[in-house]
Amino acid sequence: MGFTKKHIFTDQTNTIANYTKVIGHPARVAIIQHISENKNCNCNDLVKAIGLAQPTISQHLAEIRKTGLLDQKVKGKNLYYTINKDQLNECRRVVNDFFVKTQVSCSK
Amino acid sequence: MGFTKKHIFTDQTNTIANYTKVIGHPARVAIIQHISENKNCNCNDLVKAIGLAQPTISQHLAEIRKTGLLDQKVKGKNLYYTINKDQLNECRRVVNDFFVKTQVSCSK
DNA sequence: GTGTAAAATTGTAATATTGCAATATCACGT
DNA sequence: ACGTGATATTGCAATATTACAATTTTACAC
Repeated sequence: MGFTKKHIFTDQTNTIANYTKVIGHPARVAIIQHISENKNCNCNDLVKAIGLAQPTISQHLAEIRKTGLLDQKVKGKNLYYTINKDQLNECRRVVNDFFVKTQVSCSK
Repeated sequence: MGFTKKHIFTDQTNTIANYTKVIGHPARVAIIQHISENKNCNCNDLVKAIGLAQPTISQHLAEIRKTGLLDQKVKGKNLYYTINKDQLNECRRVVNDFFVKTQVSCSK
């Protein structure tokens, strides 16, 4: 097959998997960290800092954007990225909930 | 290409990505939750509960096992899975650290 | 030994992901 | 308008992932 059978899982389960999947690649972890540590960080900065080609970084940025974790601000020909703190918090909440529920139920 | 260039990232970054990648598939989320909620849960139970074929469940179990999140106990021809609480806690710590650091640094 | 049940492994097809070169787009400065 | 710099998009090759049928392995019961 090759594709994930998302329809057999609950929305909650798919939501957890969607969030963690985005963080499930080192390039995306590094991108999120670099953006959070550097105000006024654009695509070119990420290319230099991380060491992947520009189209590759751009592609990973698109993946992260899909989950709402990124805001962007246009300034001339530059595009500056920042982390959407609300969405990051929501993401953290969802993932943490998964851990808490799992820990609680396996300690009964 | 198709493969991830892990060597250009730090161990810390790869560790975060490795843990989140395992949780980045709904079947594995469901498997972890089902095992934690049901003592004495074997492969067959998971097949029935989740609705994927036995080899597929077995494959996902192997992925989860790789990260040390599973313990197994043989009883006759049955193989019962439980969550390794220490490793689950370590996983939670690593992922939570990522969120905390990101939140702190993007609030400066 | 024979039969049976549970789970892993093997093999395979379909799809997804990763990464990059080439190109396109867009906004600015001149 | 023209060149330039920044980023997105397209197209493509290589690899990884997902899923399952068929088979094998293992351990029990008889």
